[in-house]
Amino acid sequence: MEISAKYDPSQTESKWYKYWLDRGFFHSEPNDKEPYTIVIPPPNVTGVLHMGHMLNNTIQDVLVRRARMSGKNACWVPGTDHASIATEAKVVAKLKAEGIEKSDITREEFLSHAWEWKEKHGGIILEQLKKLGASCDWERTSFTMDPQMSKAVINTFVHYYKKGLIYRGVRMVNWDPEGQTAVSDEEVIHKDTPSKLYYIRYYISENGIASDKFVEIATTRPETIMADTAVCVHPMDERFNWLKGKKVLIPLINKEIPVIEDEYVSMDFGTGCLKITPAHDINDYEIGIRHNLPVVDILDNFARLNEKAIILVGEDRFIARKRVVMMLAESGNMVKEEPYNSQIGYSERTNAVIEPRLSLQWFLKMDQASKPALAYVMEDKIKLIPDKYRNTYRHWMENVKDWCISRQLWWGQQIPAWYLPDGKYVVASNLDDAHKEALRIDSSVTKEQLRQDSDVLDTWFSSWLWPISVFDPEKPGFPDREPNRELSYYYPTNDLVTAPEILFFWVARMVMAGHEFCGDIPFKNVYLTGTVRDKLGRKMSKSLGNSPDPIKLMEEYGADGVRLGMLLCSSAGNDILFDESQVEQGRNFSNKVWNAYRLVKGWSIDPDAFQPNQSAIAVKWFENHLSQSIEIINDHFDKFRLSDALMLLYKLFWDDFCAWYLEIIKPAFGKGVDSETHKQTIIFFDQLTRLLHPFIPFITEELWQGLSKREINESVMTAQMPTAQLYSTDFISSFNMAKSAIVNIRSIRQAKGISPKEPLTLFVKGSLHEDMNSIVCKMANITSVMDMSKKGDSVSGSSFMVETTEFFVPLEGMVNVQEELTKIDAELKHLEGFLKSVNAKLSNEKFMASAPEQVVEIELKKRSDATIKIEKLKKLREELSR
RNA sequence: GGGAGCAUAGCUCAGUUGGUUUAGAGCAUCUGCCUUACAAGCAGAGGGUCGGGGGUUCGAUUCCCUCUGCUCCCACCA
Repeated sequence: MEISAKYDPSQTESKWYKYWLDRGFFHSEPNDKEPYTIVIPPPNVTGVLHMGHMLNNTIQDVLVRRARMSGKNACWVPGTDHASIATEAKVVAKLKAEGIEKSDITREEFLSHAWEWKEKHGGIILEQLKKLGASCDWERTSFTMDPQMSKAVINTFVHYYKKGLIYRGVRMVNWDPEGQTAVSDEEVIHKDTPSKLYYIRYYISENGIASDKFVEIATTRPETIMADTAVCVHPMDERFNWLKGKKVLIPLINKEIPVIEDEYVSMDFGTGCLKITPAHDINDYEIGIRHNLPVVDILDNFARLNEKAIILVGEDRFIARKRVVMMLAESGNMVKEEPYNSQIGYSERTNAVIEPRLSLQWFLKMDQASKPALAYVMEDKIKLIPDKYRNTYRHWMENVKDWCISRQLWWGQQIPAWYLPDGKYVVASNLDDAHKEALRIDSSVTKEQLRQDSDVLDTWFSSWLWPISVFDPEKPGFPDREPNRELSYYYPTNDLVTAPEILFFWVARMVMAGHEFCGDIPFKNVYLTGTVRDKLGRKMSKSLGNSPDPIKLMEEYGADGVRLGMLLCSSAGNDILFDESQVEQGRNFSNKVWNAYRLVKGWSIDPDAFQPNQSAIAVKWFENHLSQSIEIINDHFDKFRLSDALMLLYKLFWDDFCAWYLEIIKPAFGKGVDSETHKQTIIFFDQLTRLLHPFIPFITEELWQGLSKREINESVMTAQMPTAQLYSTDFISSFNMAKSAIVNIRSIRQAKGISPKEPLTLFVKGSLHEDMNSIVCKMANITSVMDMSKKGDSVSGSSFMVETTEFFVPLEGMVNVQEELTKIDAELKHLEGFLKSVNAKLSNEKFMASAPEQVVEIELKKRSDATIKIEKLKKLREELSR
């Protein structure tokens, strides 16, 4: 059958994915084998595949496929995250487009819309992962809002509440006026934002009437002056001695507020006088507590001014700012404004400017939980790769603050707290239990009177249970309960592959939950990928439009090509600057593999042919070289150096197997290949496809199936990964000398314009093993290799040295003596410089005294080699110039 | 403002406890080839005073200090 000269991934990829899927190769059940487990970082249920997912999931797939082929019971658990705020925002937007306001429908109605949306869009990203070749155990697909997963979340909440670690309190939280919810500190992104510093004049009050004296304060938020409850100076600031104990009037509303003293104020910033707005600034809030100041909250949920502002009621905060500035100017209270850059917090999800706001929220105490979680990493029980993240991790864990776990949303697990009519509350995992608890407080309360807290839990409060709850949803919340069979088999998982951005959001919290409920780490290694950027180093984003569509890329270059292209240039923790030329390189490699297959399959076997000497040598070399390479690859994998392992395989296949091995054993045109060589070649090819399979699963399956006759239901993905055998480094270096000689001869041909088709002879003096002669003859088109002594006096030719072995290629009438001399002189100069530096070391007494023996030996060898080479070159030079 | 990291060939990166022939790879570049597996290819070649300066050492790309330039994280001095 004719095989196409170009590999066409579209002919193979979906076929083999279906083959694997149909035979249940991705599925894992606990058995006697050693488990190898990865849980996927669950992507947002409504998300679509982006380049970051491609990188992240390719890495996971490589690890899982390799583990599976190494005899482990590999299990990769997929799933999605309900992503409360992101999904809710999308559903709200979708309803709005249909003319439905969230405020006009009930919670139940909203949730049914949300589930509908989830059913429609929820599977997309997982389907896209299949195109990439992800060998997830799809039968285990989980969703963080599956009923049993939600139950685990509720039990967890009840557990921590009973333990006294969950509390409810009024705190300054990050309010997202667009998302209409509180968000955690980690979900706030501070960006340097140009704004203005306004200097405003507050007149001193004399019995409520403005005097002619005043004080200036500086603020970036003039719209909040109506919420001021004091003006503050530093107690040591003598400039304001006259002011202390006085009262001032808030401009525009003429409200009298006291002047207080607090060391928080910096004397050298602004005017040294600070307005205190406890409701709208975290520091002011704390000062307010110290000085017993009232809190005046002038903003509503939408960050519009409310009636407490007295003026501009109903205006948005930013419009109010402009208007207040104008009004202050008119009233003569505005002294000046200067440009000022400040760090403004933005919501990660909605990009709205975060409003610090006092509200009643649920919190989880973190100080105790963080300690063991920190210890696991510091004691290397959990390895972070690369380990530079240990510092970052420690810093965060040592400064962790209580976790605000309530969100004012509907999409998520509703907080299991029920309020009694008098405002007291009970926490229980369901209404019945809550009622029992409530009866203890009020024996007359009915079930119907209980009202559940309307907030839901932060999404991370469910995903931090992920490595536990995907196996045993009954376990979270019950540290003492025996783990089920699945959990005790698969947990702790092996590797977690994720982005450094969520090291704290997610990774650290999984460690805490793992410790709390299982008394053990959730995973052994955390591989942190870099961020995928464009080639200018910019983050990929929708607004820049610099993100390629992964699906289109896979259609154009093949999933294998994309996987390879991404992985070639991505070491752990390093950002990858993505360029389409990389996937092109990936595709080219697929094509190379394809064509090697075409060549080998095109050969006919000649049963009568003897194995030529060069083929026997090539087989022996490749056997040795392959074992050595496998050893290095294993080492790379042990250290999570995936791109190094891949690069080595890339060269092993392209250069060593194709350019050297196959070229050596290639039979003459029209001739068949002997059966011994053919047999060995198929074995090598088979081993190479297995080694390559974790990286490029589709094409390796396609070729592996065709290499030999396979049993029904056989697959390269369930075949054994080749292991290293004993090998001889001496033999490998002896072969390498032949390779160097060949390259030198080809180089001479190129320099002299001699066609590869024109045969040459070669003279050798030194240690080229005679077994290698046949290799040199075939690869450099040499008719015979002779001892230098047979050369005679002729100097018409070109010489070169490999290590200390001399080679000479006679080139009658083609040699320019001057050119040869120049070449030799250049090499002599280099060698003499080298020798000089070596001699300098060896004649240095301190070096001889303190350098290790080995190092001295190496230097001595360097000296003797260089000396021999110089002697030989000088002799050659003499002969030539005669 | 505090902390961490990075700086090696045109580009992307290796360089494993300081010594392995006076720095390696892939891509890109240049030269010659349509050689009957592959032009998405073959063969060959060029290219770096390891960011600047100082120090420790017999010896520094590797360790220390400093400067410069980037990156990231944490931090709400209005």
